[in-house]
Amino acid sequence: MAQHKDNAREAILTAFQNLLIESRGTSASLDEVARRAGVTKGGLLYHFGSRRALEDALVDHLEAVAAEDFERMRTAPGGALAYYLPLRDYIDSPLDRATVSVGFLAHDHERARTLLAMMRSRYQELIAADVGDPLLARVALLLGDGLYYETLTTGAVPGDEVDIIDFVNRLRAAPPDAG
Amino acid sequence: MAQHKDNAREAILTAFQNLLIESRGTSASLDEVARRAGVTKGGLLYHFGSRRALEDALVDHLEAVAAEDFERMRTAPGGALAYYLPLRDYIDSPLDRATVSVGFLAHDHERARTLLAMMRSRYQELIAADVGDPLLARVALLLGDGLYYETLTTGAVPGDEVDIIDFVNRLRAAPPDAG
DNA sequence: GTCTATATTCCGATAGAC
DNA sequence: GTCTATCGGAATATAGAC
Repeated sequence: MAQHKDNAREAILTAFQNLLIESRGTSASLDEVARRAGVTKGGLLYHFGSRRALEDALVDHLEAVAAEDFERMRTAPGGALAYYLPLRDYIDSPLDRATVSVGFLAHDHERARTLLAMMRSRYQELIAADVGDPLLARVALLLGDGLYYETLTTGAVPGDEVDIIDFVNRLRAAPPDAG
Repeated sequence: MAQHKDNAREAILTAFQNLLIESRGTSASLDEVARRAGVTKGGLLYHFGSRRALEDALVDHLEAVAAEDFERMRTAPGGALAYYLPLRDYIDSPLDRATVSVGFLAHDHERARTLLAMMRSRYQELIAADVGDPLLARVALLLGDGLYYETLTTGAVPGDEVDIIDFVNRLRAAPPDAG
């Protein structure tokens, strides 16, 4: 019975997130967000005193969701790499939606930028601790970045993600000569 | 003496590109672009009848610059992969600036999106034709994307780019088993 | 060709009724 | 708590002077 409160807040925040994703950062005006959440702009601005406050709340949300994900990744049975790379499980997850939507705020929201950067370095740390070989960890992270970048720019989930994961796993078993 | 004409057009287009990059897609209003180019909004709208026309011209510019780059890459003495990977030569090049600026238009400009997608697949084809193994070509493309995504988000050129290139070259010499 | 002035639309925010 | 009404600012675009 703890979350019966602030239903309007959550509806507004969800509508904001969805609109940011669907419109690729445009058309997420307070009017549109309010309409989507089933309130008016006045009602929205009662819960979030300004657009900035609404954006801050979404960044807070991402921060919390990411912290949970770090903990799951750190304690994943198959290891951090096997947890990190499967993009298919990630795409459209609550963490993904929070990350992408905050990404659209980043250009004029410094805390959003620093949070996204912090998340990247945290993932790299966790993968490096799992894989051992720092270069392979770096390659795995960059491949994940590449897949993610591709998804961001094309708007479509790549179809060969499994092949990439398999490729990294083979490298892990038999790394190329260092000479 | 062929390009003494349309100096104002070029100044406007350059100002538009620079403003898009500097402001990460925001603050590139017609007023600002005109001010930066040393004309007024009226003057700008004489050369480009609408904002859309201005955006179209920038997309056209990228299309031309990219076509030149494809040809250079296709005929590069060291091969397509060696031409593609050195990020240091690419960062801040005319092609880079055109690509990044058009990227900021992409969210509400379909031709910009399709052009960027076409460029990606064209690079992948050229690398694949050079490398032979399609999966390795894909990995090389994704690593390049990853490095680029990193510079976009952190604002700094990665320090281990040479290690990544070396890693890919070793993979090329001795690919991991396909089993 | 380039300018000024203005019309129009949209967004964020405030004031105040209920 | 949620609504309506409205202000102020910014952006695209048009009209017309020079």
